[in-house]
Amino acid sequence: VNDSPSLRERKRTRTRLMIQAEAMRLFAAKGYDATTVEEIAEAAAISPRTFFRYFPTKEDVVLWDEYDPQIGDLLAARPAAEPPAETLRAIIREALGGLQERDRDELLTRTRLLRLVPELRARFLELQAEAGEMMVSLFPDRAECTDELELRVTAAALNAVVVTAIDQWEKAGGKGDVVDVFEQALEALRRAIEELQPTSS
Amino acid sequence: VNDSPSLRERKRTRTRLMIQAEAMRLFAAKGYDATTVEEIAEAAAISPRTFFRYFPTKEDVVLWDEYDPQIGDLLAARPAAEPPAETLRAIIREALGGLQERDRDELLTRTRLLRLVPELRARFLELQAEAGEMMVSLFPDRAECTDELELRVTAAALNAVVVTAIDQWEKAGGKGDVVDVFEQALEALRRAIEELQPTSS
Amino acid sequence: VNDSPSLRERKRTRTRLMIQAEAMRLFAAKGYDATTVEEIAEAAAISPRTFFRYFPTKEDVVLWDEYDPQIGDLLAARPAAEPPAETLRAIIREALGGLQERDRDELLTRTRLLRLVPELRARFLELQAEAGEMMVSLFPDRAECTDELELRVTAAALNAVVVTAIDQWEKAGGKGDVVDVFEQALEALRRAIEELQPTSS
Amino acid sequence: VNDSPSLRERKRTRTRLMIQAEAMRLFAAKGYDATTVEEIAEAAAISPRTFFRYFPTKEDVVLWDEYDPQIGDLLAARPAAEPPAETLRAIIREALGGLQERDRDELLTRTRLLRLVPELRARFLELQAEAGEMMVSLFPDRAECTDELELRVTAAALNAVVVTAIDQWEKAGGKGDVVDVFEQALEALRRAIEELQPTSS
DNA sequence: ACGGGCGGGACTGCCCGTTGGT
DNA sequence: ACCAACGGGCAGTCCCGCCCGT
Repeated sequence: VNDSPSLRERKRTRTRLMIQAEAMRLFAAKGYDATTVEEIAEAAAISPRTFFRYFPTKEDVVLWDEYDPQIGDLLAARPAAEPPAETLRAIIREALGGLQERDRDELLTRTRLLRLVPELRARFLELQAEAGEMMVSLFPDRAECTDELELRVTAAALNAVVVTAIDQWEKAGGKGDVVDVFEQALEALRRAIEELQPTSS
Repeated sequence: VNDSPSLRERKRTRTRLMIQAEAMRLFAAKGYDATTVEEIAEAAAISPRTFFRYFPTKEDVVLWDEYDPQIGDLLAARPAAEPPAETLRAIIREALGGLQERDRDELLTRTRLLRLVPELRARFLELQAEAGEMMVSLFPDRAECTDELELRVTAAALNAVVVTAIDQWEKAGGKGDVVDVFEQALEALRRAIEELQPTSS
Repeated sequence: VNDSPSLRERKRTRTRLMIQAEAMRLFAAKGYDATTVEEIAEAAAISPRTFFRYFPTKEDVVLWDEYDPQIGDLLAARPAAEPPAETLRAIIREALGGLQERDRDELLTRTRLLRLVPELRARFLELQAEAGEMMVSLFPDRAECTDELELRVTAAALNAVVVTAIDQWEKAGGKGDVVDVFEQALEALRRAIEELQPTSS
Repeated sequence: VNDSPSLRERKRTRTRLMIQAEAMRLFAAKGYDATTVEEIAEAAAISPRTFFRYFPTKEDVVLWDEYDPQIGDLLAARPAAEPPAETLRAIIREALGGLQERDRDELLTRTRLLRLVPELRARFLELQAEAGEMMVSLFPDRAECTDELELRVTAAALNAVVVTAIDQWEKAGGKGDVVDVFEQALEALRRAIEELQPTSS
């Protein structure tokens, strides 16, 4: 809504990025668990206390993304008449594409950590689910709100598709376009679901 | 191989159940975060050190389920010719139904914690994903292995469906049959997915 | 460089001394092993966590000495032309004398612990050796650096002499002057060494 | 005294050697601190509890030497008329030479650990000192017991010489004969000591 | 805002005493 | 009689919260 990020805000973001960069460097060098917050703070030339002012937890250094807050805007930009599944797909495509274009290597490194460090994976899955919840909560404002269950399950499933796609993409070395992998995964899911016998119960 | 759980093993399981019961009682009374491991240990009349011998982390007290290891057996019991999605659906139905029958209230309490305490939710989502991975890794032994991506995305999506179903069921007060909610959610997802325009790319 | 120990530093030192005093009291009363860090912390009215901020290990409570850092100054105060062995002897005499004058009883108590508790004795010997290393590393800046081996072996041997002297002094009840015992021990060593047949090999 | 090491004893020694070998392999691979007793036990196919039946502490795996108990015999083999310093020198030469001949690489590896891991170094220095004490306590049985102080300080100083010699030898890559380095160090010490001005006090 | 001090809770590793199974 | 498995205790580390002074 307010797109002039007050000077203060910009400076905060720069510091955050700096801390994040130092942290990722250390994680890559020594591993996530073996790197203490104190070391990150020292590398970033701040006090440990200040670290926690910028990131609520150590995990968030890996999870935080400068462009995350923009998904709200993406949602607002979609036509209201569109069926929710389509809207979600479009948003995911844009968000994913943006991530990939901005810094492919960075994305790969982060994804690697998210796949291999259990605590990070756990928080990541939860963050994704939360993002889904948030989008669901924004939908009712739109015209034809289908029933809540359908909305939720769709968001959850599409989330699962993105995560699967990113994982596969990263495991294959990050070659090709993530968005393509996402679409393939979605298509594969459609096939699998259609095969299901109609519910008897 | 040895299905007579060797006296020792049985005793361990009993202790584990006892600790879990005491812990859940305290969590219900004072909340998860406000309950320390030391208190749980005291309530269970063991030393804090011993607590960690039975549960690697405090979170696992909530997550652990006596019947979890049985899903492998469920998978083995399905016909090999069945399409994976159908197999997964069947296994989920059985596991979910079992949970619900054994102790409905216990399930409700746990689900409540899993929904409301972020760290538990995170770990829960990861556990589910892991279980999915495990099942995926068991499939290739079966006859017609469709491509890996389809398998993975199906498992992930069905996982998302269960989680959504359980959440909705719990939010509605746990009335009715979870398995039914699951089937409704699955049906809703099928509808939403079918609506999607065929991938253009 | 900055010899005004910045208010902050002074307060830290006072706290450290207070903790040390409480700890020594408890050690004297119940023995070293039978005293837990938790008890020390309670006696000092701090949290166990804070204890470890002031002393990296429980052992260090006994080992740490307020005046340790000064040995560097003592070394700097010696004439550069002096042979190393003489310099070391002089420094040891001053340090030892200082210890003894400041608080004879305290020194006796600590020495007793250092002799009787194996883990403390081990760490003590290592600390002494480290101090020797440190002084060796400062010598090369001086004029005629004799070969490294001679420097090291001299430092190590003089260290051994101090330790022996302190032990004997303490075992004899701490009567008399430690520095005298040190000189006697040194003299005794000189006699013993001179008796050795010249190396044939 | 009893030189037929009962069958049982021999078996114990073999097990000990096996455990030690596995441990050293792991230490070399992952570092001393990063290797847990549990891992060692697993590698040696024993229970953690059994590990402690063979070695009182984790440190002792590195410190223990199959031939350590023999120094008593070495002492007994020396002529009683010999001055103590000479006796000690001879014993050290033999013990050191034996170590070096039996397995040079093993000695190097262990020495490296003893130099670099502080807790090991500490315990090592203490063990050496203890060995010295033991020898001192055996001397009085001999003819002309010079005064105790001289005996102790000599043992302590010669200990310091061995440790210094081994360190230097290892730092130089273990080339040449340790015993030679020991003799050089001893000679260097003699020179340094003789230079000292006669005690004035 | 930042830094620093302090507290507290989760968790691990070493080590020991005991007990039950073989 | 041995030995594994179990339970317990203590030291020590890390994350992260709060409060204070600047």
